[in-house]
Amino acid sequence: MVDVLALKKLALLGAIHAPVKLSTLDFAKHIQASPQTVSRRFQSLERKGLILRRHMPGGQMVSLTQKGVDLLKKEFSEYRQIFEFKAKPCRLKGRVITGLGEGQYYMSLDGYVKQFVKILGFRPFPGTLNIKLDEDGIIERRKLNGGIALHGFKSHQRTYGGGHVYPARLGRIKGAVVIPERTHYPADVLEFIAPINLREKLGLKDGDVVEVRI
Amino acid sequence: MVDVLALKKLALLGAIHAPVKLSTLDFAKHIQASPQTVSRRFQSLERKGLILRRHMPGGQMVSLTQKGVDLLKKEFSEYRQIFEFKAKPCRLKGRVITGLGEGQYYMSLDGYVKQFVKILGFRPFPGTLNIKLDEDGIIERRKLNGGIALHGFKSHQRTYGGGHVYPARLGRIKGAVVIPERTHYPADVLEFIAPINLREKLGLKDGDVVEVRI
DNA sequence: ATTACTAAAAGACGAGTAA
DNA sequence: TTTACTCGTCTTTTAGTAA
Repeated sequence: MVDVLALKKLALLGAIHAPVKLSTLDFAKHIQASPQTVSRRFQSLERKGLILRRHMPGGQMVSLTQKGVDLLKKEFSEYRQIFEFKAKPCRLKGRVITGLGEGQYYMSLDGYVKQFVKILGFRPFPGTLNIKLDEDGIIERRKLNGGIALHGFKSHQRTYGGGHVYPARLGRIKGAVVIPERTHYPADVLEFIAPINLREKLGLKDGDVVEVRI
Repeated sequence: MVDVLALKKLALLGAIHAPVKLSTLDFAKHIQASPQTVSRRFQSLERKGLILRRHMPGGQMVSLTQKGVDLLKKEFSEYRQIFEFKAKPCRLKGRVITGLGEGQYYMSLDGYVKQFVKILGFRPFPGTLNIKLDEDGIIERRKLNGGIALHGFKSHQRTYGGGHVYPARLGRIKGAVVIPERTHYPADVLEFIAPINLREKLGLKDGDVVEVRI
């Protein structure tokens, strides 16, 4: 939990570019802790594959692994999202359609559900609301960026693809748009997820016009 | 310690722009903790003046204070330092001179020393090595940026100014350049600090040519 | 529903110490 | 000098519960 703060400090000391020579006491002063804590923290970071260490007389050479760099990049991108995100409330309009029922299947997979809970803070209803976008919506959809990564995974000899999640609202319902990264996915359909059954709760049926705000 | 991570999450949820309605359970899912922990963390953030809260039926409105935003900005700038820092090893040459002895005085003030320890990871020797820069050095000095902020403070009815610190090396000695932000400070003198007495350790005397690498 | 208290469990910390 | 172990203490967490 607090490892990321130590990792950031290591990066600031240059361990992101090249191995840096540090003793536990050196680094202890930087993070204002005891050498014992540093020893433990180095072990923890190493166990998690975030740093590499090589012991030397008088200290150790410490460098970040790719995984460590990636973790910091993720943090960095979150801060960019906070400070560089221009308030451009994107609105996508379209009509409710019936999908192939895939959504229901995917939304029941634990590999996805866990990520949704982490990203969105709610457990999505097992099913997606499919929205056929109007012309403007198709254009807007393509412009979407800054979404939160949804990672693919393997299970039972099958591979499940990743994508991006955009917290959004449909009316006053908080939910999210899911954009799979499958290359040949139709660009005119939007999949919206929410903690509840939207069709039931909002009394939606095919052909109804809805607006999603991202 | 871990409050900053919760604060970041709150900012991502929009609390940096406007109050966001959250229950402890909602936020617990976001940070993967229990509602009890959220309750405590909200209290902690509030006590530290990082957030404002207003209780509502079904949750509470949470927003960041200016202090909270500032803390995140500081984090953000550290990440920028990691990822956007161009490797441009700056070299400044000059001759050792004797200062007015101010350095020794300032370097003995606890208000500065604590910051140096935190920033640099060592307790500086109480005294600065003053270096009169050559022409190129003066130009290079002006270009310096991305230093780590050294905050001013008040003590005994006096105000002590802030500045910037640039980790640097003199030969193989790790130390730092300190640039006070006093407006009329001579632009041709560099103050170098280190954990040791440089004059003694390196046998330096006035007029000796040295090179500082930032 | 909430929030937040208490109490018990879990985890992190630094002092002491061995290698 | 190092690193990293054990161990006692302090801190943080969650479960249970009251308001």
